[in-house]
Order: sequence, then structure tokens, then C-alpha cells
Amino acid sequence: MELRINPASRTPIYRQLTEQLREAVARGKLRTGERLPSVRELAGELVVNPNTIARVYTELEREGVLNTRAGLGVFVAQPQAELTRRVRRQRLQKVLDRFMTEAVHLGFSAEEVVSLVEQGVKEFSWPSTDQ
Amino acid sequence: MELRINPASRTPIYRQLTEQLREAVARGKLRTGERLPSVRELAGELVVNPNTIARVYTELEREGVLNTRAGLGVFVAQPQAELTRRVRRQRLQKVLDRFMTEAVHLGFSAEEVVSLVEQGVKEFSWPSTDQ
Amino acid sequence: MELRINPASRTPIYRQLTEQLREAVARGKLRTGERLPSVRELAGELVVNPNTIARVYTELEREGVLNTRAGLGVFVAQPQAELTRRVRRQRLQKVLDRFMTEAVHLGFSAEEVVSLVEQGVKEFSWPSTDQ
Amino acid sequence: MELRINPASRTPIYRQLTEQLREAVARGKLRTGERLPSVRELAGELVVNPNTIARVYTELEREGVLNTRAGLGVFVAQPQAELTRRVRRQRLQKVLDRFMTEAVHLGFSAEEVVSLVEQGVKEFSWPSTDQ
DNA sequence: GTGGTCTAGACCACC
DNA sequence: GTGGTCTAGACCACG
Repeated sequence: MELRINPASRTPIYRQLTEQLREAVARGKLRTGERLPSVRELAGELVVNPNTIARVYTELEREGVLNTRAGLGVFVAQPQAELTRRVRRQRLQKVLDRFMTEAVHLGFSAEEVVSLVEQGVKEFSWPSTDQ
Repeated sequence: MELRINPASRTPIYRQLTEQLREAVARGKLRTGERLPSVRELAGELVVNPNTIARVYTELEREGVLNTRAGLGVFVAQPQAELTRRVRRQRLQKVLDRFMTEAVHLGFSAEEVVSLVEQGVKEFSWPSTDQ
Repeated sequence: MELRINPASRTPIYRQLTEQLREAVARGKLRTGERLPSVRELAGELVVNPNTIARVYTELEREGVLNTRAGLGVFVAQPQAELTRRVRRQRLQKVLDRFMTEAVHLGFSAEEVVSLVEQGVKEFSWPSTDQ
Repeated sequence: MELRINPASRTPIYRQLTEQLREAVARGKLRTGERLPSVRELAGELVVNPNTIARVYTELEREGVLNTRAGLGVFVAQPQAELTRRVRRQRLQKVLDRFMTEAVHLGFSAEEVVSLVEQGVKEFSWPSTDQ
């Protein structure tokens, strides 16, 4: 698992990291139960303040992506969907609209977009349907 | 064309507006050559600071979505795909990844996602394929 | 709205404050749309670090209790229930069990408990049923 | 009597256990005079550090829920309401307020709450009223 | 003016 | 050792 930050970016470091971690979990690069580097370790590695890493871990814990065991470390949590179908649908729609908008402005065709999605879908780890 | 701002949102007003305008163009609700309200008009209508609207128009002009003709007003620009295929592909991939990541964490299945995209694609105005 | 902190308590200051604010909203002492003191104001008043107050506001925003408008301040948000019926029920059950357990250990009778609840219910502002 | 620990939870293990034991006594699942497993036994069973169990028993003894008889083991104590009515009322009020606050934020109605309490009350073992 | 981010460094609780 | 909290103080974005 390699994380990269761009200190020059407009998006704050802690957000860059939460996004990368969220994506890594969604891609199955980080698996349920897996342990993440400790706050101090990661802070040292990325040369940022430990508080910044702590914030990343805290936010992802509140989202239900990670969980913390005091004295042991931070781990990838069990996936869970606590939100109403309606809310989940709304949230996804937003990101979908942004994706479509970008695609149009970049000059892609409808066919290309569908095909890209069909390809992309394979690289993520979807919930098992029998759950 | 109706624009709505949500003062409760975390995303700043100027970004809410640029996003909506970009999306409106992508959906074909605003067509090439169409004239937008003046800075003052729109600022009055939405009850926001004219500086905010000016910033919106400036950013969209920089992006190539709008263009300003001095003394005449602000217009929807000609679509132009001047970027290399590679860069366009990279940019789209980013938004696609965000979409997929969100979908996984919200507990959607791969099939649902593909189906949503197939539906969504119909609501946007894609460039003519013979271009 | 008066907030009090006990720096000697085991529960961290930011939690003391989030609990008090959450309760004030639930009791209707803080109404939807009402503005809270600014981060610096409240920090000065309570003699704590502004970061601590910022944390309180941030957490309550993520919970959907407050919302922030950059440059304007922090406000009580519209109530909203985004969670699954099942999850909401589970969470409430936990607090209910804790309440019952405490009541038994303190030597209250079943009748007293029910009566206390019937009284207490009147002091909170419940969602309008026609919603 | 089965105890379960959730290592993923934010609340420390020793608190999870004290809560469960307190609740078990309140529900009548553990009766006055009943003997609990020894520190070593329980630690082995739950695969936790014996220090953690010792802490649990110590805290519950301090609360008056358990008592230790040297060389014999740990037992469920006689219920005792030695606190003044006023103090007991205050303590209960705190938990009741937390319960109500949670209920409001989770979107329950006043009727639902009262009904839940009326149901829940049946599952606990209240002191005989002629006491 | 408002809130948001980040750093540096201290102290505490848990295991 | 682990993470959690708090302070002090700096700098930036928003309106």
C-alpha cells in the first residue's frame, strides 16, 4: 500500500489521504481486518504531522471504513451499509452526474463511457450478492 | 435555466454554480452560443455577491466552457477537445474512480452501477460521433 | 444557551460540548437555522483552545446536527434521518438498555421508570408526525 | 452467562465487560449470591489479559454490584440502595436525557419511545415493590 | 470577519 | 508500544 501526498495541491492533505485509502479499500487492495501503519509510522513516512494522520484515521472510522483498537492499531473495518436506500441513491447520483459532465466536456461519446464503466467495474471489489 | 444555491452546503457558492453550469452545458440545457444573464442580473437573482458570479464566469471561461464578448455578454462556448487523448483519458479516469469508490462503499452491486450508467447516459448530450 | 465544561472530568471537553449541544437541539432550546457563537467567541468564553471548539462543530456537522457557512458562521441544521430503520432501532436500543440497567441498580421500580419517561418525553421536541 | 467482547468497538474492553455484567445483573440473568468465574478462568475464556478482568471485577466491587470473598471467589452482591433519593434521581435523569436525545436525533416519535420503554421494562428484574 | 488546515509538542488511557 | 486529547500559534479560503 503506497500513499502519496501532494503538498502543493489545493485539496488538503488529510483529504488526499482519506480518498486514497477509501479507494484502496474499494479496490480490495486493503482487505477487511488488515492492519494499517501506525499513526506515527505513517506520519514519519509521509513527513507530515501525526495529528494529520490521526485525523485521517478518525474520519474514516466515523465513516465505518476503518476501526481502531487502542493499543493495537488501526484496521480495515467490515463493510456495512447503514444508510437508507434513498440516501445512498442520492449520493451516488451526485458522483455519477459529475462523471457524466466531465465525460461530455472531455469529448467522449456515450459508447465510450459505457465501455469504460464496464471495464472499470472489474477492478473493484463489490459486495458479495449473497449477503 | 434555473440555478440553485444551497447555503448550507460545505462547497463554496462559486463552486456550486460552476458545477451546475458545467453540468447544464453537458446536459444540453444550455446550448452553444446561448447567452447567459449578466453578472449583475444573476447576482441580483440569486442574492449573492456580484464578485462571486464574476468568479464563476471567469473560471468557466478559463475552462473553455463560456466566453465573454466585451459589451455583449457571456455565451456558451463552442465545445473544443484540444487536449490529447491521453490527458482526457486520465482526467476522466479520476472521476470514474471516485464514482466507483463511492458506489462500492454505498453497497451497490456491479450490475446496478452499470445499469445506472446506461440510464444516465441518455440524459446527457454527447458530441456527434462523426466528429 | 449556556454551555459548561468540567476540565477535571474524564470525558474530554469536546465530548462534553457535543453532548450538551446535541441535547439542546433535541430539547428545542436551539432551533433550526439558529446561529451558534463563532469558534473564536465560544473558545474565548469557555477558555479553551479554538481548535477544540472547531472540532465540536465539525463533528456535529458530520452528524447532520449543525452546518457551517464559510464566512458566516455555524447554524443548527434541518433535522434529517438518513439511517436505515434497522440501524436506528439498534442504536436506540443500546441507550435504552443502559437506561434500564441504571434504573434497576438505582432501585427504581418499573412503574417509576415508565412514569419518568412519560414526563420526560414532554420536554423534548419530537419530529412533526405529518412529515 | 455468556460475555462477548467486540475488539472493533471504540469502548475499551474493560468497559464493555463491566457494562455487560451490570446489565446481566439488572436483567436477573445473574442472581444475588451467584458465583462468577475466577479472574484466570474468565481471562482464558475470553482471551484477554487477566489484568483487564481484574479491573472489571474491582470496578464492579467498588460500585457495589459484586463482592469478593478472599479465597472463595467473586459473587453478585446484595442489591443496596444506600444513596439518597435525590442523588439516585439525578443519576437516572442523566441517562434518561441521553436516551431521549438519541431518540429525537434518530427521528423516533414520542409515542414510539414510550411504547419501547413499556416493552423494555418487562425484560428487567425490578426490586420487589414492598421494599 | 468567518471557518479550515497544519505544525509542534505535551500529556493521558489502553493493552 | 498504540491511539486520543489539548494547546499554541501560523497561514489560507470564503464572502
